[in-house]
Amino acid sequence: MIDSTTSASSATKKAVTCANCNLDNLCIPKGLSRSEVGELALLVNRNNIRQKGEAIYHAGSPFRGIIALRSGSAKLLSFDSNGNELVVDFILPGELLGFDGVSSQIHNCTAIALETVNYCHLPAYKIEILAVNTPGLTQVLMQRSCDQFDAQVQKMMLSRRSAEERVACFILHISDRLSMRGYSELEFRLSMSREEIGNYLGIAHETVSRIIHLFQARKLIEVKSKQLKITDKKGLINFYAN
Amino acid sequence: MIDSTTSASSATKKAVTCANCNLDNLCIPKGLSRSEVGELALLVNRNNIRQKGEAIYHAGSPFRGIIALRSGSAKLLSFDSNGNELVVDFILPGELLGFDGVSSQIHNCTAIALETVNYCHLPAYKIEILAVNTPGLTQVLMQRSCDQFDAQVQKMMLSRRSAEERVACFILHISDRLSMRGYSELEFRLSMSREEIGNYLGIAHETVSRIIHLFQARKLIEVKSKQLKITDKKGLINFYAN
DNA sequence: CGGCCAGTTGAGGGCGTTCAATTAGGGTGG
DNA sequence: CCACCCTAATTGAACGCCCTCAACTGGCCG
Repeated sequence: MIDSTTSASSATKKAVTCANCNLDNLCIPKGLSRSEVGELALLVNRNNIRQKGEAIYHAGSPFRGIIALRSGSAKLLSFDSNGNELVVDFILPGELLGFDGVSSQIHNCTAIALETVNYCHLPAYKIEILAVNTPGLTQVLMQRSCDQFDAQVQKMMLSRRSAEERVACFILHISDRLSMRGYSELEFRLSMSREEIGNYLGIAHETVSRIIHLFQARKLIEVKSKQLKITDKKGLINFYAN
Repeated sequence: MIDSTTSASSATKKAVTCANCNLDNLCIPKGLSRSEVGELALLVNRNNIRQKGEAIYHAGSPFRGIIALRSGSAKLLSFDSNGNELVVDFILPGELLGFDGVSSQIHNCTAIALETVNYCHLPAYKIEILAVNTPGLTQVLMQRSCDQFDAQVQKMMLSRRSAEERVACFILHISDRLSMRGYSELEFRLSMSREEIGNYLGIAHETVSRIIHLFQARKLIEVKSKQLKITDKKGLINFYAN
């Protein structure tokens, strides 16, 4: 019904579709009825792959639709008038991207894979088709786009805090987002470089290094290259919440 | 057809409705067909008034719908865990607000009038009704909410720049937004305090004062209390674009 | 006229940047 | 499998921007 297999059962193993995707509580389908999800599944392009460093879309290219990361992570970049990169956001598995192209129908950000990614793609023209038959979708998309707004407010909060507080908050934020989709909340891999973290947080990459070192000295975390382990979550929280 | 007057003409003077509102190129109706605007007009609550300092909505209150400022300006506030105010945005006449409540259906920001404001209100439950009959509305709202995303990216850019660049950019940005809706782009009133500007830009209010003074000394602007006149726009632009 | 708050102006100190040097890590070819 | 290279990450030292604290001025309103 939906995939290369002939079975129409939603329990089919090999055919990954919206109905049996393990991201269904995080992705667009959350909040949709079963029949609406079915309709959505018909229109989604699945199994798009990009290798590390490759672009998912470029700033200046036409908006083609909303994208859901199934695995791997990515960074969202903008560029200032001098061509300097600004890391706008990191996108983790199960999260959506593409909203930077909705308003003007031209992307003003570039999305780059930080590691091999597999993503689903809901084409723009199909969104309109869907909107007619599935009123729920409109609201879900609206919610997701406004999620971004909430996230940006949080980000503004950070810009008012010290470098140490920013890094603590960054680590905890990544932890929360990963645990929400079933990964370990205390031990994970930071797929982005110190440079990219610093760019994102608005501090120099040397400062990121120094602070990570400091956190280790205080027994809050353990770091080995990109692998990170939170050993004192409360300590980290107290660090920026006081 | 739409208001208390009997005339159906869009040239009617006293009855302000979406069809003859001077904001129609900026507000929600932009991009909608004539009949869609008519339908919208039926559902909008007009002529809501708030005095300076009064709240349009509070953080924590349920989302009631999207609001369009017809006149006056407002500030959008968030609060950190210590209760400190963070100025998230300023809203000028013709601009929309309320998106901070869409995602969770609870506002996470507070909107306060900076001077007497008159606004229109599109109730949330009517948005759903409209979405069925006027597919264009969905897209327009989606666009507007994603506009906010674009704006936040611009804001992040600013946080990477010096205090002087931030103030220059702030002045030019307000100028642009005002000129877009027919006000003078070179001479206008800053309805917000130095404190609020500083809070918004992430710098101390003393720094705002100093920089405004500096810009005057360099003949870029003329300031008298809250009244501001741009005397060398190119100079201001060069100031942050180089 | 007095009080109050917004705005201005000055001085000093701190946090994070910048510049520079060194070490570690990851990928490639011999 | 190791030598090599190149980039990422770390660490150190000094400067500078902006914050903080403090005093003063100006405008508005009772």
